[in-house]
Amino acid sequence: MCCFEPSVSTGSGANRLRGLAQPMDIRQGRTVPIDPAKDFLVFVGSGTTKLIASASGGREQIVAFHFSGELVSVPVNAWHSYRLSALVQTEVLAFPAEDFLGIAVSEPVLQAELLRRTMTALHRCRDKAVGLGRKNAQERLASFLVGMADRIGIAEEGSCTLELPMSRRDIGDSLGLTIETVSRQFSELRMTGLIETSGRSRVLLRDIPALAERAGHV
Amino acid sequence: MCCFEPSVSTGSGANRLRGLAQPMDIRQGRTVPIDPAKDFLVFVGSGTTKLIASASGGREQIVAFHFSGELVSVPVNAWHSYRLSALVQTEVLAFPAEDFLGIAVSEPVLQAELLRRTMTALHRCRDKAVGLGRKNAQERLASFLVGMADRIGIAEEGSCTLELPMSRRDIGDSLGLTIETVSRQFSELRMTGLIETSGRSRVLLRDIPALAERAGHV
DNA sequence: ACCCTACATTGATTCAGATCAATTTTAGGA
DNA sequence: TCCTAAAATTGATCTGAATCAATGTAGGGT
Repeated sequence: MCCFEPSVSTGSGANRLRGLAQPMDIRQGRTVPIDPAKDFLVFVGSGTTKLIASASGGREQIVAFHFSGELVSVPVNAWHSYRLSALVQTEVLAFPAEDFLGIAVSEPVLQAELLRRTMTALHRCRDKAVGLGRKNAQERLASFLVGMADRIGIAEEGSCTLELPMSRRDIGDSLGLTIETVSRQFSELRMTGLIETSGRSRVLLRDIPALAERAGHV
Repeated sequence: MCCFEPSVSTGSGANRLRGLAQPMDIRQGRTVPIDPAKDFLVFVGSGTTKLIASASGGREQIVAFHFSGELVSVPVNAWHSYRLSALVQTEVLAFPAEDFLGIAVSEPVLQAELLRRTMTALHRCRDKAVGLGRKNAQERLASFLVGMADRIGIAEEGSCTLELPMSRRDIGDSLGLTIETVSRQFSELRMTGLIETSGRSRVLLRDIPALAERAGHV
């Protein structure tokens, strides 16, 4: 597994961390099994996950996607119930948050990295909140595509190729839309010439600045 | 001013922090003037602020409210443009984020506190995203009231009094709704007997568990 | 105590996206 | 290669909140 320690920690803290979590293999579509009595910090060694919040009435909102090498905070004491689910075969390390933070206090570099990542997550979440609160379907999808391009896109001259690991339903659950609306907006962007698609998952972004414009980014 | 140091820092770091920021008095309705070239961490010494994100077309989304003693991260390199505005006369300390974090690395306790607060902000932001993405107007307002009760409510036997420092427009901008819809939902909750209001800002929550239920919390 | 202006409420109508309802396409397995 | 179930697309209709339009009210200033 792609290892957590090299990127964020050195020295004895690394050994102490290793004792806190067993590496786990999560199959596609399965939920990371964590003790529902405490918060967790989950490191995604390889693969892709989605963090899902459930509200009453079976409604689900995907709060974030995570790619290999990223760290997710999975809270338990919140208004909604959260779970982490694998979009593809995924390897994770799940640390009880309390224990992890306890070790981090005595490892300033590890703690600084954790803080940096948490701030990035916060800033992403805020940008997402703006989309959910104030943008229409087209802007939300454009914003999603630009964001994904930034994280997992393969840049080419003037354009960018995406291999999306998530379904239309996942995209809808992430953008607060239905699959039908997501599909219609894909068609719309395709007709405008801003994107091309092939199969279920490949998307070619032909003009990222124009998409960002369409996304309402300032 | 209520001081930052006692709560989160001791020793020499406190002195170094003091050198980074001048205390500022922000009048009601004014924006905290910060250098738009870098991220900031703003400590709210007294008063109340809102963090506003602007998307294109003059649309605004309030991403969070902050009360006295709280710390806000104001990012500059994001998809939307953020600013921090005072709801009432407010005293703040604005630290350039880079400098603050630089000092924090050598002050594990300060850094740990900063991390704890950032995680709280992230968890709040996620719960907000669920509301914006998947809840109807009534659930959003109920959720807002329960959340405010938690932060600034004055508990009584079985009920709770709120003195809201924000206008209906602010509430709408926070919940992704218009003032008219917010007003209608206040009336609705009033008629159901779940709340009572007096004047523009006082709200009495008569049954918080019922409101939480109405809010779709699980 | 009285204005006067912002703010809030209430009602009528419109519209973007949800919902309902068929197809059509995709990609993995026989 | 064909077959099939799941996923995606497209179309018709419905609905909750936005928008447009008055009207009512609170509370600071004189």
